[in-house]
Amino acid sequence: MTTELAKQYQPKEAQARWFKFWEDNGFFNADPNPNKKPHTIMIPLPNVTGALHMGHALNGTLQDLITRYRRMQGYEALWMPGTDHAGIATQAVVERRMFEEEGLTRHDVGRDALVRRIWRWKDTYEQRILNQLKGIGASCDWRRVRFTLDEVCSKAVRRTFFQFFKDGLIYRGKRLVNWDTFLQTAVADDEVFHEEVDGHFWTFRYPVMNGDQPTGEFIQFSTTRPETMLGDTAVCVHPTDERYQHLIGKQVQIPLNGRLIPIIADALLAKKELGTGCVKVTPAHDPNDYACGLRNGLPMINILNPNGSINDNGGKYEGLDRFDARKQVVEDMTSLGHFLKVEDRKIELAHSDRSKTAVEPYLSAQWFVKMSDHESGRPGLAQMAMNAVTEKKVRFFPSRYTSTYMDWLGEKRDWCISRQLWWGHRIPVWQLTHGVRGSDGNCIWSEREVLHLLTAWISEAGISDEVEVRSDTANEAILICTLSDRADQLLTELRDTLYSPSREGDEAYGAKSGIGWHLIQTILSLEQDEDVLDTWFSSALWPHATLGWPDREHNPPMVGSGASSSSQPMTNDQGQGTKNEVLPYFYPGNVLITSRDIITLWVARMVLTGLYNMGDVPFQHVHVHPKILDGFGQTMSKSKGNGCDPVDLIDRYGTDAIRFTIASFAGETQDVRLPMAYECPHCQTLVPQALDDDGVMVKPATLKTKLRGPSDKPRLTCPNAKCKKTSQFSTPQYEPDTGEPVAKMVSERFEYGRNFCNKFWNAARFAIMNLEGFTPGTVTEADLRMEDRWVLSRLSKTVAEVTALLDRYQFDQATRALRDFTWNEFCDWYLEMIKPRLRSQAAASDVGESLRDSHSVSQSDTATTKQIAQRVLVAVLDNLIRMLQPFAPFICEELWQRLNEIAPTRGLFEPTAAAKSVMIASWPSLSSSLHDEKLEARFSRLQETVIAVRNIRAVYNISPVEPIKLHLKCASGVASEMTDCADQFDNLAKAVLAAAGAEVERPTASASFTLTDADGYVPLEGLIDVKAEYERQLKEAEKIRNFIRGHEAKLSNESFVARAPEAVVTQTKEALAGLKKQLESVELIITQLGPK
RNA sequence: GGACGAUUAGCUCAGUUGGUUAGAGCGCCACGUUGACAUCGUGGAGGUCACUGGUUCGAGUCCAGUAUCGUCCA
Repeated sequence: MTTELAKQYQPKEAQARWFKFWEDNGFFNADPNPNKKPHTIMIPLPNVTGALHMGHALNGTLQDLITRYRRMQGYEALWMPGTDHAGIATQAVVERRMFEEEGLTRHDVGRDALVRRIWRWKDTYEQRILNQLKGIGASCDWRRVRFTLDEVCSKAVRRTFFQFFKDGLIYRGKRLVNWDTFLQTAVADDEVFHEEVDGHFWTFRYPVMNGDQPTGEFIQFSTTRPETMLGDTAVCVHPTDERYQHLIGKQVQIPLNGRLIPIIADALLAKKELGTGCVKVTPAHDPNDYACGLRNGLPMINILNPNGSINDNGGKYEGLDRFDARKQVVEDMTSLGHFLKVEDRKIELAHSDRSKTAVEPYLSAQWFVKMSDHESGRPGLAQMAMNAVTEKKVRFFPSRYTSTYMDWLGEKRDWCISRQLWWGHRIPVWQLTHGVRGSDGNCIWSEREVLHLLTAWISEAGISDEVEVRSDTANEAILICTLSDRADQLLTELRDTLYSPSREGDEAYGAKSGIGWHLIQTILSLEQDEDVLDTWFSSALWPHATLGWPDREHNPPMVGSGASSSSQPMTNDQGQGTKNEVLPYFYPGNVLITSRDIITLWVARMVLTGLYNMGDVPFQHVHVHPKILDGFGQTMSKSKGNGCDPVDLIDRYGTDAIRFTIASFAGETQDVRLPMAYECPHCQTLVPQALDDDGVMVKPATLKTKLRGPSDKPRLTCPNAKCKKTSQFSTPQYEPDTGEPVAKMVSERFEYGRNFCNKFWNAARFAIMNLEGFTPGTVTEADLRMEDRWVLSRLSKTVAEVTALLDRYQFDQATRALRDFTWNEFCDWYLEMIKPRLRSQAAASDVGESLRDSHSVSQSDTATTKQIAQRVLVAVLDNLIRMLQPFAPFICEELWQRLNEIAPTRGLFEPTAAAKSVMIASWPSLSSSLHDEKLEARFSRLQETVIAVRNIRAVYNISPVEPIKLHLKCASGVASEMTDCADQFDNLAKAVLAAAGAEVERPTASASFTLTDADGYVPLEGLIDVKAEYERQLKEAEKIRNFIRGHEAKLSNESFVARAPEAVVTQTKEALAGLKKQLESVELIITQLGPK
């Protein structure tokens, strides 16, 4: 006998116990196994920047769900865990913290020290993230955990870059970036936010020139950034603007520096109706101007230093900060007589999310990967990735996301892969740039000479396979791409052995070494590029890099938890053997589960590199799940104060509840709203969220004051009259004081999952409590009662439905099907119906008390019917636990183990020993022969009858314990079926079926109900309120008449009868006939009740 | 500016290829606690399916337009 289960499911204990059990038993591990088919899911790697949020919880839950489902289906299921170094985001967080706490910038500490600090941050957050994932029950192969900057991933990055370089897919070009002058780095578009600031709108004029002579005409223009005049290379008008036709092609002079620039016509940049219709063009400092500059072949003059001060292109303004330069320029233009007017204006300005300072558009050298097709017409990287989708090698679920992917790739825009950061994969390219310049400013080295020298040296060093040399004529440079640290090391040595300060200018040395001094100087300029690669470059390789690519000789090393103790029976150990078995077994993966905002940045790039490196797509399916918004329809984010830590939710509701609820969100829609609330730390009362005055930030609804800066720490007051205590609450505005209780952010919606788990727990608890004396044994068709056959029919349909839904990633519908079956069928009807049978042995001495005499059975038979009930109950419960396991693994394991204690061998038709863990049990699969439509229809009639009787009880306020009688007027066939389950009327509605048949008459003083094929009467002598019953029946009749009218209108419509499908017409006719019959019954009752 | 999506009960959401009376959970109302579960049970109330047109015998569902909101891309 098992120990009795608690009345309520206690998630915390189960979570701790069973996760360890699974991990200790190696159930999470996946290794190449020739006897099983592989199933691979690669985690969309979370950033080590910060902790996981709701979106991750949703994403992780779905991946785990599918992994657990496939594992049960017999796949060798790998869910690969890991994290992303997230270049700028992580570096910025560490830099900011360093500045706030120590007043140090990265330039103070230097590259190596900063990178060391970021590694420490990474170690902390990686651990926290992995623990959060484990907290939601993630069944990843934790031994295989990878990090995009670890050795394995780094090798893949270098190999890919090297190959791209060799294939001529990598080039260097200029590009306008968002420049953060504070952090002195480019920031990506998604790291920029726009904010309105107070600014000015100046209007100036440039004199039109004929050669160096002013014509006396002027062109007026307006600007919010006067200092950019220093970088103007044209002024632009609309080609059809009549005011300026005669000026197009002429020149104006910038009075500040005397430069002559052309007046050009460009329909895309100039708008006739705006202001003067003329705009100045600063291609190096404005995105629109940049595009215009490209279209019109304008020079691009960069006027800024990386720190935001004016550079030597600014002439006399050099060295001034850009804002000081702005003042000076306005002053000078005024004194030169070219200032016209100024007005105050709100200006939408881009700010860096990292430093919160205004970003400057800034032209800088960047590295790109070519996406376009080859000149021969052979598909390029983008086209290859598009073909994979058109050829259906990759499919999106829901399919509408296909167009997001195709549209973006279709532009075939080259991929800018360089970032001006220190945290990341350093670009493995060395350059020879600063050769000796002659008086004409040109390099005096000969490209041929240098190439010759390098090639000879590389071949001598034996690293020809690891180094690729190419000249970059556009940038007057020679590029050397390296594949390995060894090659980097040797290049450094080459440079350093050539150079010695004592030999500076030593022509003799040059002569002796056979190399001209100018050449030596060139070699001395050899330097590795300072930049690092875009984070997405390494994430793009994730699906094959994590499996060890490009190493085909060894399995990827396992460094995560459990790696040392686990055995790998099927594969060679890391670092030994001669074959990487992991890569070909698990690649390509099956499905990628992700959110829609990275379809372009990440999904497309994984496909592209997968095809390039592996010759195959990285996954066959891409499931795009919804995005979780707050209760106001806003994206959740730390800065708005509406994000929450899944761990807080797990603490309150339990992991299974969170998972089940989250899965119930995940359908085919784009967004789900999740209203959040603050939980009073003293009494657990929930305080809903409200929007703050700005309509963006959220705060407790009970807090009247507006949120202010970090110095202000408002407290919320608990609205619960018995509590009334105050507390600080989760907010991005301030760090809570130490020891201060904090109102955490939670959401009531998770009660859905918690309540479901509790219901399921109690159903299982009830079953286990009633399994005393359970013996496994075969059950035959003949042994089964109506309710047994019904529950098996429903169960088998539910299994088929849930299986089909999971195959299509329709998690929401799957949870609904499971909940409906568990709660509304298994609990509400089946368990209720078998209670008499389960109790029957205990009541053997007084058989007949709970069952009506006509249906009582002998004592020996009773033991058998109880056993049958137990076996069916165990079988249904067993299937249900298995089916729910992927959704709610902890409660299922707990129940599975309890069930194993009392019924270790079970199964309806072929009892077998239960698996050691439900996690590795087989996914339910039931014969479709268990489906029984007729029986289900018969059962529905029973349900309707019971509900009608209960309704009468409720209407007349009759206590549930008071027995009542039931008379059913119906055809004889129906009557006999009703009689067969008469004991259930007693059991479920405390109603004794007193009469059933065609001849039954309505007893006087009874309440009545009508069904489609039966009328029911409940005699209520002394209880019935005739007038109320009369009113009730009138209402019922009116309802039926309405339906009849609707049907009749349809059938009297000739077009309907003529054009609608026959089945629909027949159906309508039958329904009408049924309704009419029902109305007749009701009208008869009304006549009997009505005033005589 | 382009693309995708949303608008159904007080709230959060389902609603298959158009076809009987539009559903669920929470909340609300009434009743109920020795018998698995009050994180529960039984019964009930609650909807002009955003709006305007159109297609159709028939529209929550298809088409066009309008409004509001959201996301991605430029």
